[in-house]
Amino acid sequence: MTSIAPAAASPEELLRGAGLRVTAARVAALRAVGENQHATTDAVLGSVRSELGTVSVQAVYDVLHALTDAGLLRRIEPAGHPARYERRTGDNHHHIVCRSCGAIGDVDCTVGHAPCLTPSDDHGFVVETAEVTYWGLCPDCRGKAPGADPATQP
Amino acid sequence: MTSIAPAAASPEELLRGAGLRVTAARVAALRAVGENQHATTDAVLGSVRSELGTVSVQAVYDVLHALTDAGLLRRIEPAGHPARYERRTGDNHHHIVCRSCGAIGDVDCTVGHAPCLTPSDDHGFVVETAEVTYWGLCPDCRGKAPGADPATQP
DNA sequence: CCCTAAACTGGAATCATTCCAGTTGAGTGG
DNA sequence: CCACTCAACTGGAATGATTCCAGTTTAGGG
Repeated sequence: MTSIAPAAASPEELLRGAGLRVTAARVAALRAVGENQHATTDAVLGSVRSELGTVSVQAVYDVLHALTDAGLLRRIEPAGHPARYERRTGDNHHHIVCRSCGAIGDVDCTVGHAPCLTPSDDHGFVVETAEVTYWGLCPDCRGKAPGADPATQP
Repeated sequence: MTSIAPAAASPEELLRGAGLRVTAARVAALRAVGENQHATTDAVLGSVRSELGTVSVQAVYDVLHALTDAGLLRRIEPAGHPARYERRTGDNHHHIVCRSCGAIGDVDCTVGHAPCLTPSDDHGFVVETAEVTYWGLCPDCRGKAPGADPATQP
């Protein structure tokens, strides 16, 4: 019925739909994250520059903030790693992060919906969101990781 | 029966028990975190300095790392806020963080033990731990926070 | 009491991110 | 179709948390 945001809307449509100005930097950044989910700011910067030529660092930070605020991107900030961005927004999914290289995978909560998302004691806080982060080693880092059990390897 | 780590062991005992050298900086840092749970590095630095006089920034970072590695402290790193440390280790409890001031409260998982701590899809990762972070506003920040619903207030 | 590795000092460096002041350009209204 | 205005972008400096480094001190075993 409604068609506010078609499944595969173009970057331009997404931006207009969110009430944002359409600029080359924003279109490029949106596409960059679409092609490389969980991209770092640096990766987006590289991608945007390879498409547009000279783009300032600040512009990319501004763009990513604007897109995040508008709900077109979601920012992920794993402890000890630079921020990353993804296009999957709205649904409450979680992330699995590699301790070694910072690689990220999406994880849907097993238990249907928000199992432990209501704290037992909220200390008077107004709880807005809950996020679950799984920490481990990605397939690439498993073999070469220091401290890994040698017996585990072939 | 066993008494490897008595409930209220002194800082010195804790350090020896963990196989660490007993130094003034470590004792002071351990006490500082004990008296001020969820203390920031900066808070620990201030506390240690007020007790010992001149102590280098590096020393406090070293001490906190050593104590964390030894399992005497647990480090908490909320996105966008400096790291904090607590004495409660071993048990898998979670945290509620104030978006505004970074204040932290402890939260035991409601659902007994580790409900959503097994990801539905691990992407080939070896999962080591899962952490849950609740985001919200602490009682202090609730009133003065920007963007708060005015109708909610008395 | 002496010796050595571990811990500490203090200053410089790094990394992600933000601040700032001036310039450019998207989109609106004439 | 053009002019105008505010949001967006530029580039360089600044910030804040943390780490690196080379030299000095000290805990604690021998």
